[in-house]
Amino acid sequence: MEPNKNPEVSPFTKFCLVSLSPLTAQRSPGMPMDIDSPFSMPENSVYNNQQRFGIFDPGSAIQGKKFACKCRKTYCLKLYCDCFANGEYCIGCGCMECKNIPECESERRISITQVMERNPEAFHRTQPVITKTCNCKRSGCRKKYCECFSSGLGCNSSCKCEGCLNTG
DNA sequence: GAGTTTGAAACT
DNA sequence: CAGTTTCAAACTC
Repeated sequence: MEPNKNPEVSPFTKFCLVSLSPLTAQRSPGMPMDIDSPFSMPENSVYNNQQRFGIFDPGSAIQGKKFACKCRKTYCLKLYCDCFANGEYCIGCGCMECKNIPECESERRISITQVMERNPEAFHRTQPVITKTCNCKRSGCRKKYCECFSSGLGCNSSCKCEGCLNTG
């Protein structure tokens, strides 16, 4: 039994905390932020993402980034935020008071830890997602509200959807 | 563009 | 664990 200074955070969680930080993962821990980086505000600062990156333009703002959120209340630190849920920082998003940014890394890591305590699979980064499950009731699983449908997947036996039309 | 609907995530 | 609330995206008008 190895000595564990922080029994509430598993090695896997620690691994994810690092691997889910796209920029910090490429630095040594504690290494100061690049002065020329666009992320050079003091940690814990709160700001409107649009103020830094300009007006949100979903068509062109995101370069090399799959997601662009518009979160308003969650500081982009909940799984409601697509960027956060996919282990991405918010860059060029239309979100407000975003904390899913390197200078709020400490808060971000706390949130990641909380999410993973709730669901260790939340950040499924180590393996591709082949199946999803949904609980749709009204959409017939034929609209993007349905996670299966929106991922281009058919519903499966694990789904608890009602009136499913997304069978294959 | 504003308002509504939807279902996941979060909370109790 | 079940029911409820909150949330942001999808959708409709």
